[in-house]
Amino acid sequence: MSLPHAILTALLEKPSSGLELTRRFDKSIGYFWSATHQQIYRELGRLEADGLIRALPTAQPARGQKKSYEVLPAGRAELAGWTAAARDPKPQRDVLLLRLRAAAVVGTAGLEADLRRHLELHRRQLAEYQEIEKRDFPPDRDTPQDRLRHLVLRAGIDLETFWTGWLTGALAEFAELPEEERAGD
Amino acid sequence: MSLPHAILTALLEKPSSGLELTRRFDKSIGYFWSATHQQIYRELGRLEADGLIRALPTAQPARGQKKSYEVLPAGRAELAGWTAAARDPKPQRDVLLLRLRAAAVVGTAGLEADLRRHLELHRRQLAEYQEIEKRDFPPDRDTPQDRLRHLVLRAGIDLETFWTGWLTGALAEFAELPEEERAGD
DNA sequence: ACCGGTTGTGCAACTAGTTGCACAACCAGG
DNA sequence: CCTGGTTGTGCAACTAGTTGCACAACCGGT
Repeated sequence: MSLPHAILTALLEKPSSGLELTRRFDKSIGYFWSATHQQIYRELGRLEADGLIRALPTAQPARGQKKSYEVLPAGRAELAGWTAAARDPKPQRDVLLLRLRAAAVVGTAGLEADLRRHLELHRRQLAEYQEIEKRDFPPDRDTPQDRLRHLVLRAGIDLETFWTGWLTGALAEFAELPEEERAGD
Repeated sequence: MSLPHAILTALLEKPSSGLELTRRFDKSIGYFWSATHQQIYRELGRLEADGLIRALPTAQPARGQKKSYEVLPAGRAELAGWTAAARDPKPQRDVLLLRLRAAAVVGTAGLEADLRRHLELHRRQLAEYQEIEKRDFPPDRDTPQDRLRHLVLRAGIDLETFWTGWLTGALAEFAELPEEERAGD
């Protein structure tokens, strides 16, 4: 039940249409909660039906026309409640680690190349985050909102840093494995 | 499509019954791929129907009786193929970061306590991993399988280390926020 | 005026994981 | 012996996210 709250957060930051939300999910919000435009439209419909948001009256709601939404007080209350509610961390689930464990049994053939690819992807993502940090969080601007958002970005940066480091180490380990192991047994 | 492959890996390491698998998922495997017993039984049924595993002939298959499975050659081949196949990292999705972002808009009331709780949980998990590392990976034992499994455990340890560090920093940041901000707006 | 790409919105079907419950066998204690 | 907890297996319904497709409007060039 997180997507509706991600949308509420985004709409509170700035009222938007479905497509605008989609774009924003592809950027900042999607960095820790991705969603496709189909999900977003469906959820907008539900949120409107539930009375948590409403279409801005200025736009005419014809098909193929932009329709912007804003959050109603009930929506803000719902979001505040959701944010404050205690919630257990979701159980860990990482395919790459699972594949590595499988590789310990069936051999590492083919896996190494994909590890390299992942390393490259994480490097790129890390660079992008660092770019954003430099642009959006200069040392002087320092409102509470900024500090909280910066904290979120730092998590992204640190996680990508972790993955690039770990993948580098994993590849080094692979390089030292005996040949027959790498081919699979 | 990862659960069946997690099960294949586990069964290759050691043929097991549904309940034994469940226990192993609660321990080592569950550290990066958790599953309930219901999921596991369902998946065992499918894997057997697909001819990737079979019930060990020694056990009689009565209800309430242990029924152990072993991996067939087709299963091993499937797993090897799956392990080697390139696969994009799944899009990031973290509720806690989303809540923090929401808190930047609706206020941090209530969130801080849960952050503390998460910190405690991650500390515990980290300690548990470090215990496992000390027990299962002494410096001398050093087969290729060990090294790969150790790599997986290192990822777990480093991730928990990251979270404890990040949460500590986040809580420090919270402590510095002005009072009216923390109450919510 | 017509055509093809882009913008914007949306439905429907599918997949994977979660939750709730059921039920047989076995084992210990009254 | 029978009762109540534990072990072991499993079905069914639900939830959330993904994939594939459709279709209207608008905009540029020909």
